[in-house]
Amino acid sequence: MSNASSSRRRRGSARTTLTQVAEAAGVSAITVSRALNTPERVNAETRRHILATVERLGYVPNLVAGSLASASSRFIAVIVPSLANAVFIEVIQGLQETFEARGYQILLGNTDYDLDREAQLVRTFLGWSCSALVTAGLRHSEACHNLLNGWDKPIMEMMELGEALDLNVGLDHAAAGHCMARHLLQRGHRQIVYVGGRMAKDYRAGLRYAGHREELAAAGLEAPLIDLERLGSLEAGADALDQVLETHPRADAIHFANDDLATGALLHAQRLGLGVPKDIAIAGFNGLPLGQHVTPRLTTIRSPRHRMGRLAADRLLTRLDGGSVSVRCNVGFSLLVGDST
Amino acid sequence: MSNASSSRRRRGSARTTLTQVAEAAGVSAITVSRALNTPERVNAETRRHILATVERLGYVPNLVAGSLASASSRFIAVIVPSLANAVFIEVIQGLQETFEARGYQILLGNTDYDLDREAQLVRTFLGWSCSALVTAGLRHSEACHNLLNGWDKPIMEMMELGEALDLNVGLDHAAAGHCMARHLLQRGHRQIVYVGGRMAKDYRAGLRYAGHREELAAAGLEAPLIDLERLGSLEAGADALDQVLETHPRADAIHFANDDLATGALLHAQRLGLGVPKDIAIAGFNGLPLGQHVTPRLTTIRSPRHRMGRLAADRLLTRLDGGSVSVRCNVGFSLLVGDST
DNA sequence: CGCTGTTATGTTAGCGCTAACATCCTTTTT
DNA sequence: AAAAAGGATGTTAGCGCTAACATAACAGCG
Repeated sequence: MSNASSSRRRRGSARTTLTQVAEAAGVSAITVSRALNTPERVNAETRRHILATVERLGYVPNLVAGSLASASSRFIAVIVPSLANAVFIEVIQGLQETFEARGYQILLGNTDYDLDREAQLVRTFLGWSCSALVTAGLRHSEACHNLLNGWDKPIMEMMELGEALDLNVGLDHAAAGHCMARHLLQRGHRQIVYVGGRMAKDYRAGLRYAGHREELAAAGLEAPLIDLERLGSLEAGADALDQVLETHPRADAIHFANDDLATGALLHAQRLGLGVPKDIAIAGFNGLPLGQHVTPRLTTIRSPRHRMGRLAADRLLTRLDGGSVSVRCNVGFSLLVGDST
Repeated sequence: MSNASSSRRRRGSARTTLTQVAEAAGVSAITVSRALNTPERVNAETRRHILATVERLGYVPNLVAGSLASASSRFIAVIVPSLANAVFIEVIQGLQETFEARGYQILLGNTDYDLDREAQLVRTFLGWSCSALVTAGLRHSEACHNLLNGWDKPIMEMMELGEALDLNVGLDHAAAGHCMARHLLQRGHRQIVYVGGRMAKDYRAGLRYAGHREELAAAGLEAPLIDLERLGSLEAGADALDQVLETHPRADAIHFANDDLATGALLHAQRLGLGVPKDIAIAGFNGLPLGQHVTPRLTTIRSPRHRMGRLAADRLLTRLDGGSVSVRCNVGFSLLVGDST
């Protein structure tokens, strides 16, 4: 039950070891090891006998020892900037499903959008002899680069596309920004404000804004920007709407960096009695279910988050199995036209 | 002859080891180990010199080897039933913040509400010599019980209260069910339908239903139950509303097992032009931000999820530091009266 | 002056497992 | 029939680190 037992054994735990199983089964340690890890290399009868002994003694393999001896753990390091964002959760789920089915364990790290923390996490994860590393984004600190460059295992950079260290699965954020801006222009909006949150850190929102701005520039329009101090949340979105109404009273559309902000603004507009899109159009990014359940339905861009996770995991597994995969994979996105624009 | 590195490297990686750092610094391996792990036990000057050498050689400690030698990793196993539910994400965040600040790494497992998968995960995590284990819920498979009973490290069971293996932080779900039912009765509702999702698996929803039913029984009322095949989602909530309207046309209130379902129903009622709470009252459970941003605001019960995570982590850390903590901790809940009832 | 206590460092012996090589059969090939 | 190939199991030697004990040097003390 609790950690009460304070025996004075010199080292080691009371747990059954592989050697004890071997003795009990009347075989050598390596045979037990093989029966558990590469069963096809052991005679069927011997195997059955060993597994029965394992069961009888309640043996739980010491994975730490195994990893040390084989110089590789079945860990996959996964580093994301935030857990508060449903987007990363879905990517993680995609990764997890695929990896767990193949016996890999995910080691999750959260950088809170801080590149130094990322380097720190990478350091720790390398120390665990992970089989591969997955991280969100292509931007890293110099320390992080140094650590990763000297590493000999697969690295997957996700979410965006570009010059990667190794493998890369993601989508083109600038193109997504272009796409939504074009849509808003087509709908006749001309005073379009872009609203993001902590964009110095969430630089992918910045990439989308760059696309948005180019599109507006091509139409001879300004692209005012509001950069909130908070990341996405319904509350921040509601506040942002107030701010836009005050600072850009002639705005006819708001292009939000994510669906949380957009939906928060949309629900707040409802409370204020503002017509959406009649008085002001609202657009988001991500394609979260929430946006599709409010009235009017949110116009947004859907990214295949879950699929991105699965794809990334599949490619890493292929690589780990010795296969070769193409370096870059564009998962694309789709414009989801709702009634809010 | 030092044929050590001349022949093909038999084992091991190209990475710098602690012994190499020790040689380069002109001290013994254990001194380097101490300089890194218990710096106060090493002379300040020696320490500085060693750390400089570590830096110069780009040494990254092999945590696997350290864990094997010390028979304990700085891993905390965390097992939750789902990542799709914001509730668990927030609990995890609370745990993570607290543990990471103290140098522990979370090892996350997802059971998908399957007790056999839980046992499987526990097995794996024990194999990693975790320092402690956190799991959601008090119900486990027999295999899981056996594994945990023979374990000598702290165990924390979260979310609900009751007979625990070791430590327990949570809230009283039956009381929460009572509380909301009482509120609905006070508001004059009499035909109250309870709607949950996969309640055989999400048995805490069942505990709340039991409280709900008792409260209604005390008022001489029936407590019809609808158990959906899906867990919480906005879409499932919308469908559930349709189902209630069809099968219980005289219902005047719906008590949902979670906010996702409740909000989905609420938004759907809006689309259908139904008045909430005039035509039908809607109540949820969790107190997610979403419910507080829709109109009418959702009546729900708020659980201190983030705090639950922090509290659990704090208690485990106290335990790990050799301190003693009380076994049970009730974090409570609060009724959040909105405009939907 | 020896005694004890303290601080700083070193020596030894594993932790529990698996890679690599070795051995001993049985089967297949030539 | 001898040689080669393959299958099953064993022996040896670590993986890289740290617990436990050992040593040394020095301060404080009666």
